[in-house]
Amino acid sequence: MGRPQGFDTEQVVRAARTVFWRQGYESASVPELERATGLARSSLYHAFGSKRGLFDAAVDSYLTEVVRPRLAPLLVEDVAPTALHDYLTGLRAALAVPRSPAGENGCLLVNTAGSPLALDAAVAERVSAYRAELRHAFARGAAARNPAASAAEIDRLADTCTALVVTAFAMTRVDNAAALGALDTALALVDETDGRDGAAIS
Amino acid sequence: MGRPQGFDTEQVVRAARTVFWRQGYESASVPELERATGLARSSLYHAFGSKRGLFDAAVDSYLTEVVRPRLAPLLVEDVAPTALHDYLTGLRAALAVPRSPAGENGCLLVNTAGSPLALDAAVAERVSAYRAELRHAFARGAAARNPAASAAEIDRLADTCTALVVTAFAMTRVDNAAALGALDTALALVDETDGRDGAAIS
DNA sequence: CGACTTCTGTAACGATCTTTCCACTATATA
DNA sequence: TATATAGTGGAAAGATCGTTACAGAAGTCG
Repeated sequence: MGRPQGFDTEQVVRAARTVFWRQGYESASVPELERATGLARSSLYHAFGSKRGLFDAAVDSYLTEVVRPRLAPLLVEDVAPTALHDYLTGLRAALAVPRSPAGENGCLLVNTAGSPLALDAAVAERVSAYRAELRHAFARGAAARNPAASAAEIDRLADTCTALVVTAFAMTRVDNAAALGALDTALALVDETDGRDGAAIS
Repeated sequence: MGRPQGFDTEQVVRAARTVFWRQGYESASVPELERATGLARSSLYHAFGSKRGLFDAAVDSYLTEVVRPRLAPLLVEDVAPTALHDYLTGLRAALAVPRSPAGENGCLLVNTAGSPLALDAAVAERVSAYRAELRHAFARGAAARNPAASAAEIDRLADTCTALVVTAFAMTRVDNAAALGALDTALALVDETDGRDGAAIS
């Protein structure tokens, strides 16, 4: 019954995601979203209801296609001791690529946190949950890295790692070198031999 | 000669600053700036040339009235050993106030870093310089706190402190508790007895 | 007091924004 | 093949944006 959809939803959302990533929600205009997706307004509104609906879909896509694949090794049952180190190295490499979305624009959700859209409770909740997801993953990686460390020490390392990563995301647009520096500091913290409780692995 | 200005420029800029702080540059409308400042468009454009000119003035005001007074104790010739601790405590208290500008909106410049306006080179430079200013001040505070520490250790503490503060600013709008937690972690790092090189003071 | 300079308010301009409406087309089922 | 369903495209509505032009009010100096 009826004509089937003529476009790939995931691909359209991916294209919109890129626009929101670079421009932010408020400054991403519908004509620009039309151009990026190749769809007319009518189709976009028919499929997603509103610009906001498309943005929500873009955030979903961002989490499942960008954030979580990178976080996955930190969330498996037996986390590798080097998993956190590897995460940071991979992220650093991604941010270092000159014209990549991440290097140029940081993180869609971190950027959203500082935007007026963050005054929306639903959006705030999503960003907050994202940060918690990051922190949880880092804590698991830190625990795998230093099995002998106390819970308080794991928490502290997870907090600082989260902060260094968030700062890298927040700053890469205005100072890519500073962002890379933050990740280098995170790597140094993760790799350092703990003077009291643990021992260096790699 | 001629009629003197009928309003206090600093006060007008301060009012505009609050609007930009909460709404961001792009979402702060001229009618809203009129309402907040009590001036008509004509006067605003006459005095500041453009919305962007008013924003630049607001950033100046933000740096001199909000940022630098708080940073000042870290930049005097003989920095007190507790200066960094005091800075973090004061900032924490400011972010904890429920309806304060800082607690509600974080930092004008951090928010700007993730906005489309950050693609403007001049704006990016200002935000980058702001981050460097923070980091420099924190390094001085860290050195005063742990005089025996190596330069590398000072650098690392300054980096992590900067990241924790930036993250607190970036996240307070969506998760005030997480922001306060980041500052608590920074306080713990600053106050901890260094296992190798230094000794606790406070 | 008069002339000059500057500030202020109203109005409007042109552009752009998100959203909606309606006719058209294309596909799948009966 | 006929009919129903749903995707698509063009146009326009309604609102708001930043900016500018112009006329009048207000204060200072000669």
